[in-house]
Amino acid sequence: MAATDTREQIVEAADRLFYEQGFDHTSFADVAAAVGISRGNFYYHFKTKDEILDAVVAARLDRTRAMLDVWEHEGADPADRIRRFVRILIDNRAKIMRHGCPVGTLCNELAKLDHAAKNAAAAIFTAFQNWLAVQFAALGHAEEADALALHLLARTQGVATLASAFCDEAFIRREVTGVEAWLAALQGGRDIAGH
Amino acid sequence: MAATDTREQIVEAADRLFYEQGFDHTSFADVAAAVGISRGNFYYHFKTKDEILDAVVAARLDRTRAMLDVWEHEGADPADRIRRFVRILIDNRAKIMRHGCPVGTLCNELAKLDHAAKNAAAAIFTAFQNWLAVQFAALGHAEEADALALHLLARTQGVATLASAFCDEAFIRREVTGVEAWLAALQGGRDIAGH
DNA sequence: GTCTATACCTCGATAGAC
DNA sequence: GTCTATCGAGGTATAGAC
Repeated sequence: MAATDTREQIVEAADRLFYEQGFDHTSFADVAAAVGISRGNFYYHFKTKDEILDAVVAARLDRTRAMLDVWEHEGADPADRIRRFVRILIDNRAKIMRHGCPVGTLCNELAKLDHAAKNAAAAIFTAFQNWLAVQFAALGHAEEADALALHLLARTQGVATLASAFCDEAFIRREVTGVEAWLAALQGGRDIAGH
Repeated sequence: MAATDTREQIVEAADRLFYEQGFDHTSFADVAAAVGISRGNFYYHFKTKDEILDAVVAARLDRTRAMLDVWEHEGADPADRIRRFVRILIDNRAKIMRHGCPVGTLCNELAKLDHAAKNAAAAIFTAFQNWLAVQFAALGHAEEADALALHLLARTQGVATLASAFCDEAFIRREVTGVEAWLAALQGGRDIAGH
């Protein structure tokens, strides 16, 4: 098998397992078993576990940027684009209820481990924030665009955390409806108390 | 030393270390070193690591209930009591920026570990939710009290997650101000789009 | 490029002296 | 009630055959 193929399979399996089980709790044996290679073969592709983490984080960032690009082109208008972001919560509800948000939970774990890759993981949040800020600016909220983007990110993160703790799908739908109403009010230019 | 004293010290140290480093990543050696006892002595007080986790979760639940009781008596009115809850974010901002919310991050980790104590940890959220629901009901929102309580919990969780990812104190203060404005609008009975 | 074998460490947990 | 000594399992990482 070509080296790049195996490497990609390792990153793909590690990505999934880090999400489902956490980074620290996932061993080389777990990833090797998922890919179907031996542990020894691992070290031909990655010298340390941290290198795999770096590759996983980079892959997630790439995927995020690609997704945002699609939304940028397919979204009818800024409000529609923001709604696409919010609806990740519903589209991915099953996984979110089981494992939380891939970005949020990874940042949480890396913070506890005091891990060097923490900022790289947080950069995925930044990609979302910058993209959302562009949309909010286009909606006519240029000067508070960054704050609005971060606010929306926080709301979706909170939903993911509690949805995971309680496995409550109705809660997810209720909160998404609430965010959409908030967005509509923001778009309409009405006064939004505390965002 | 009396057995209860040592046991309490173990729970206290484990509580702190589980928060700072995570449950899975914290070893018996870490806790033993923090308490100043040998690893072997551990097993006189706790037979397994899961037993320590159970004790830590129970201690956190007790502490939460005691805190809510104090707020219940010291708070001038329901709105003031809710504000006390929200202000945990500011009072504990330093720790939150380093390690996130103790409840949210523990629930996240236990979900990934598929751990039996996950529901016990989520019960701490439920204690907050029930207490907040009482306050919202007293504000005249009886029929949506549970949803409002969960919504507020989610917002604070989201703030904790992003504050930890970015170590952004200004963001915490901004969001707390936003929640307080939302609360004031709710209290005034105005229409609140999507909560 | 992939394998087996293995070194070395830390983990949770146990046994038994004091 | 606390200690030291130790076990077996599983972790990361390495060496070397194929």
